[in-house]
Amino acid sequence: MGLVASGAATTTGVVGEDPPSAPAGCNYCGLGRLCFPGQLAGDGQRAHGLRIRRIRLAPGKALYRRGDRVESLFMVRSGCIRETDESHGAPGAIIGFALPGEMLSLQCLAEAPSTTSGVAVTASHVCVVPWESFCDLSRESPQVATDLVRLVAEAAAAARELLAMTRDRNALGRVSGFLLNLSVRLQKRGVRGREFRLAMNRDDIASYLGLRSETVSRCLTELFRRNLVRVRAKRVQILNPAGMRKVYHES
Amino acid sequence: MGLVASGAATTTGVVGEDPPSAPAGCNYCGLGRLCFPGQLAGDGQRAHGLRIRRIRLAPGKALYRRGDRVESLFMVRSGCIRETDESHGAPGAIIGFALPGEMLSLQCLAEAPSTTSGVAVTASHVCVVPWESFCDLSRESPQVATDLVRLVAEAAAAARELLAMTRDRNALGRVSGFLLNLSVRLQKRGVRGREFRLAMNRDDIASYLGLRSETVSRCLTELFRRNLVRVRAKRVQILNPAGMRKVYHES
DNA sequence: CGTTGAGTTGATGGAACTCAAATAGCGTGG
DNA sequence: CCACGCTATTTGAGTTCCATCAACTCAACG
Repeated sequence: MGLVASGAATTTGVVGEDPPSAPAGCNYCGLGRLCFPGQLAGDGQRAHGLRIRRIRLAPGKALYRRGDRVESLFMVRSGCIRETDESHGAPGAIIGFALPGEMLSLQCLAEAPSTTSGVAVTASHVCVVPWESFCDLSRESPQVATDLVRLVAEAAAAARELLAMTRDRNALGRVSGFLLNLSVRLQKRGVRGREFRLAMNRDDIASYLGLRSETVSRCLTELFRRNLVRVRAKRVQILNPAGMRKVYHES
Repeated sequence: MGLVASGAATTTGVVGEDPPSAPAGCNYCGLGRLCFPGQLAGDGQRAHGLRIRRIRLAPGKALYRRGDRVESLFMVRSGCIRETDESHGAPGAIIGFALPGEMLSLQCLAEAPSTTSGVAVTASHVCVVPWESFCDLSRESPQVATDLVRLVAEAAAAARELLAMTRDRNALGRVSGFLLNLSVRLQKRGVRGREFRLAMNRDDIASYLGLRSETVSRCLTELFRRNLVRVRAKRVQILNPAGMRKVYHES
């Protein structure tokens, strides 16, 4: 159970480390103006910015684990991290997938030792921002504190959205919602949202949606039968977004 | 759609208003040290405290509604407020029940017009704390900002807990978990947790858990058959908490 | 004493799970 | 490039759990 970030200690699973140099991929990062190095590099404000470290993760390797005292915010630069609930010991269900430009571990602010694990679904690059860094920054500008509250509140809203997806909808609606959600998030970061590649396998999707992989599979073929999507292995093509939304809302 | 708090305007449903005087019931309030009038009354720090207003709600009346620009934090002093998701127009499913000492509307920080409504299940007393008040306070003490982030993070954790309850467990497990959860929350605020009165009806419980009222009813009788609880209408008596936890975890 | 509404119980069907088998991808080595 | 083996995914058949609809109980109230 390694201590994460804050010092030189690295978690198991870290493959390599990049120097905090090229800001490529920062354009759509969710931190926005909070991350001075990304947004204001060259403006001379760097000294006041967040202290950021970058790490690379091989697929299946953990970014952080249940029990770790997570003292950093993680930002996905590339790849995909899946967050699993392990509050009841054994590796439980998947709580979320963090895509490029998105954040993890915001909820760890509430719980001293983390009750979740973050594992790379595919090879991933991640920015590590120590919480301490935020605190320093917020002392200088109260705006930062407000932004942080908003970020956490958005994380809570995401949890509520997943709740609505799984508690109130049937299998077909959940799968539709999942694909639509992925589509929107990819578009938000500047990636084409109509045709993309699933980072995760059917079991991951099933766990996330509270279904079985067989059911996910059946739903995908049903959506194909209705000419709403085309799926081949991990390649997804959304043919009729409006139809998908209809399926989602009417479930 | 009335603007909530912050001014003299009151939401529909407000029955009466108490002067902010007696701090009875503040002892177990979730705001803790954030609420100076409650915690430090008489210490001379009152001037630096939060500006608080109290309101009374008749059962079925709204504290705030979908579309309102909620600009305050609500603290339940007595009674029970149910929060319903209405992001898709019509009155949707129940997201949570706020019991005495607990908070609502934390998630409204993320969304300008609220996507949820807060309605009194039973006659209730509520403290209203303008967000502005928090901002003022956090300018003076950076500790307040950190506390606020923690509060929001805890709200997110609660959403995740409900998710785990409904997505990953069967009907019997959900009902067990619900009763155990109520029990723990009541105890936390100093109320006996083994024997209590349900504020909400079967339909509310069902909506919250993603079930039907008939199923909730069947589960309650099943738990009674196993000698784990005794239920008569709204009176609940938990006979065997360990057994209940077993049912919950094994579902 | 009849009415009303909440809650319980019973009977039935459908959606999703389970287990099992077939098929499709995909990397590896010949 | 193709055959091979491995895994992921799809498809099929039977079962389970919960929703649905309907009847019934019970307590409160006029």
